[in-house]
Amino acid sequence: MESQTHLNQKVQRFSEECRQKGLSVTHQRLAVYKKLAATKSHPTVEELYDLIVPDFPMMSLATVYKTLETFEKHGFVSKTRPTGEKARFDANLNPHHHLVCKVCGCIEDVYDEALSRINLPDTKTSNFRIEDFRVDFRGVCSECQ
Amino acid sequence: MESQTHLNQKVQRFSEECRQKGLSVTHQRLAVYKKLAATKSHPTVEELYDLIVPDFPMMSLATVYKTLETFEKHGFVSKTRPTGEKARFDANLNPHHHLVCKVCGCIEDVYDEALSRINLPDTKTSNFRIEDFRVDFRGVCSECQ
DNA sequence: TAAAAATTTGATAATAATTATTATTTAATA
DNA sequence: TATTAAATAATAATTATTATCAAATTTTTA
Ligand SMILES: [Mn+2]
Ligand SMILES: [Mn+2]
Ligand SMILES: [Zn+2]
Ligand SMILES: [Zn+2]
Repeated sequence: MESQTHLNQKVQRFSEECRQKGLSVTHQRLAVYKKLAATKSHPTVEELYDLIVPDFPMMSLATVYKTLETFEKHGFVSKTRPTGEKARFDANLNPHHHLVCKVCGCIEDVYDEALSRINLPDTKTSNFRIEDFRVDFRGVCSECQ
Repeated sequence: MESQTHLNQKVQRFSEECRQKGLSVTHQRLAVYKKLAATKSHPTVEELYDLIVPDFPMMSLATVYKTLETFEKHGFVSKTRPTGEKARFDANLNPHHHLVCKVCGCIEDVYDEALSRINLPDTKTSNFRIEDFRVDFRGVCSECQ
C-alpha cells in the first residue's frame, strides 16, 4: 500500500512531466494514472476502466487504451504480457521482477538485490546488445494454492 | 543449426510420444513439428503456416493454431508472448532464456549455467510458490543495430 | 485386410482484444 | 476570453485466436 502523500507526490511529478513533454494534463489522464499508481495489482485495461468508471462515468474504454499507450510511449508505465491473454500495466518503474501465477495470471512485484548483480550472458557471437533484463518467476499464488 | 540426424531423432521421438499419448500422428502434425523443430526463430503461427504451405498446400491456418495448442498442452512445444502482438513458439524444451529485441521483436535463445544457480527470492510473506523462472534479456539484435 | 469407431482436419463463423476514425470537446497559451 | 492544437467519446474496423461441424483421415477391432 502506497502512502497517500507518496502517491500525491507521484501524481504531482506525473503532471509536471506531462507538461514538460507537451502532453495535456486531462481529467482522463489523471484518473488513469492515479488509479494505476494506487494499485499493485497490474490491472488490465478493462480492469482499470472498471475501477475508474464509478468516479468518472463518461470515461470511454478506448480512451483508457489510448491513454495507456501514450503513457507507455512516454515512459510513465510499463506493459507486460505473461502467458495470459491481456496486457497488464504497472506504474511502478523501479527495476523489479515478477511472480506470475500460472493458474489465475496475477502478478506480484518482487525485488531482489542479488538479481541485479548477475553476470549478463556472453552475446559476442550473436552480437545482441543487452540493455536490461526481467525475470518472471512462475508458480502458484497463495490464493490459487 | 540442428544437424539433420538430430532433427530426425527429435521427430522420431515426437511420433513415439504422440502414440504413447493416444494422439494420431497425422501429416499435418508432423509437418508443423518438423518445421518448428528445424528453426531457432521462434515463429508465430502465421510464420509457421507460411513455411509449411509451399510443401503442403492444403494445410489450414486453423489447423496450425489447433496443432500448436495441442502440442503445448502435451508439452511438445513452449509458447511465449513478449510485449509484441503475436504468440511465438519453440520446440526447444531445454531450460533456457531469451534475448528479446525491442525493435523487431525477434527472439534468440540464450543458455547460461550461472543463471540456473541464482537464489530464488524469498516469498514467505506473500506465500507464492515458485516453480521455475525465465529471464528475458531485452535489447537490440544485431540486425536492428 | 475390411469395416467400425474415434479422432482430426479444413472451411468458415464467432469472439475477444486492440486500434483506427472522426466529430466534438477540452486544455494550454496569448 | 479567444485561438489553436491536442484529446476524447462513440463507434467502426481490424487482428489474433477460438469454436463449430461436416467431411476426411487415422486408429482400432473383427
Ligand atoms: Mn510490476
Ligand atoms: Mn527459446
Ligand atoms: Zn493465482
Ligand atoms: Zn531486432
